[in-house]
Amino acid sequence: MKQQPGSAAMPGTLATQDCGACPIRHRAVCAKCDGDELDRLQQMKSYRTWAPGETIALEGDTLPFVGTLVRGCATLTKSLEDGRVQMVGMLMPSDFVGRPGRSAAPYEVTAVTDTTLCLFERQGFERLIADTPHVSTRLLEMSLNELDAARDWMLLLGRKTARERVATLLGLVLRRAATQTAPLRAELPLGREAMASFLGLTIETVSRQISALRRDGVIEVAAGGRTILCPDFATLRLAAGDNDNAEQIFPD
Amino acid sequence: MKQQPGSAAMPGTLATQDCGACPIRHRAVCAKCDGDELDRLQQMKSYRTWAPGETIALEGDTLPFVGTLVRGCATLTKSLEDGRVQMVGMLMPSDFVGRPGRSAAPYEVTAVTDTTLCLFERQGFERLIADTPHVSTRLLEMSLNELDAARDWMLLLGRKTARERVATLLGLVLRRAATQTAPLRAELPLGREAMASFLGLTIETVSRQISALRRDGVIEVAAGGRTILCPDFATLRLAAGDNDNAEQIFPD
DNA sequence: CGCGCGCCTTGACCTGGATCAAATCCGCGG
DNA sequence: CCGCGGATTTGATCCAGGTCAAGGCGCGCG
Repeated sequence: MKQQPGSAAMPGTLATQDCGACPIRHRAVCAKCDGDELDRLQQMKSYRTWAPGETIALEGDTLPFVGTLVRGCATLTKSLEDGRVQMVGMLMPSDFVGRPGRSAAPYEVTAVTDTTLCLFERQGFERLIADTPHVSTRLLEMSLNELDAARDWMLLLGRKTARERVATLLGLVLRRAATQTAPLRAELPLGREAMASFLGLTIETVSRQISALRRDGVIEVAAGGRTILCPDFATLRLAAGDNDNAEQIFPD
Repeated sequence: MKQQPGSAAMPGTLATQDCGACPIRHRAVCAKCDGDELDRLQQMKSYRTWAPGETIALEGDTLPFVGTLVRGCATLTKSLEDGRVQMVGMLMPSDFVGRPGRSAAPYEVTAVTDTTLCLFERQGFERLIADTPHVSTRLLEMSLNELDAARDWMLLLGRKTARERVATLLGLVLRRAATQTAPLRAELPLGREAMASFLGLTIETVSRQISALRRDGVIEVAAGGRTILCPDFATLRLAAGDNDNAEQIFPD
């Protein structure tokens, strides 16, 4: 868990970018904004970058900001006093961080890769959503997607076997990375520890199940264990035990 | 699982009531509405009642309405094809049912007790939230509360022991029913099966853990097993394994 | 008042995943 | 090219909670 300075870790690239050119412009909380609203957002925004492993917010912290994840990947985790940890969410580009109307974070937010947030000072943002329905409506939409995803995950945590859990997670990552071409392939952003934390399992069990899925020909694993590919997605889907309803774990 | 007619199960009492006199007026989605907005809601609303055990919506159903639970108690459940079931939420008075912007229910909704909903035709409601920020803001607030609750539950399902899970649930029910007086007392709305479904356990394990908590003097159980009381809430809290952060499972 | 039917509880046993403990692999700096 | 440290895999064993199987208990009904 190396803690590097971070703020300057990824200099320049995204500094005070024009919203119009933002790669997630049409998926983030600002998706429905018109020109004027976008201007207003652009006025108040600022960027900040965190290095892998760095803490973006501690459980119970008071956050002076909310924002959108622009680049990278971060995890949300909750823990029990004795050290047991459960990941309760994952942030990917366009996901929203923080909660208007409450300043204390109910979970810890940690950067997995180099991560850049587009930040808005809380008070200003709250005023903004009070009078621009385009933002609050989009935020409602995104929150409901996350709620659905959280509930899908509750089913996984409450009822799925270890094999099904691992297959479900791999399926999600693969679908995300999908390039439409048959042998699906993806580089895992999460290490075994983070996967175990997400799945309510231990590292050892995750590793064993990945090995089992490989033995059974459901997936292939490249050297290093971080890249997986899947010759037949339907087989993986079957191993995940899902009913045919589309999964919603990573909301759009 | 007796399926009674239901629609006429609770005649009169709540039929087309005046919103101003509604017992949950200040907690539901209409909490922030002013007089005009309330009139508009009152125009479009209608009541409907379900009997215990009746299905309000099936997983995947298209719901023509959204609404607020006015009276009773209902469960949200998701299931796997082979019959495994996980409860993913519970609806209590003032909770909102359904999702503006999407018509298919992602889970099954079932009445636990006699349950009355205050219904709004979907299209009309969507138009309403598009131009009354008071409703959409409140709905966002409620959704974020539910999201927090879902994430607390993920921690429970992923990492807590059977004893901790049962203690957590009992603590929630007791706190809800709290009359401030020391020996907390509550009648469980949920039977053992529903509890097991909520907690990601089996009926037998729930029963055994309740017995164990009683043996250990953490709780007392009245004849019939449906009423529990707790001489010392701090002890129960301890058995639940929570850190001191207030739990949010049943959002306000 | 006794009977039957849902629940709930309890007991005996089994197993999936946790725990404890090595190996092995890999990227990296020297 | 070598050695080191962190991540991953694999093996051996344990145990919490699931499964299967009887009982109890309370309640409504004939």
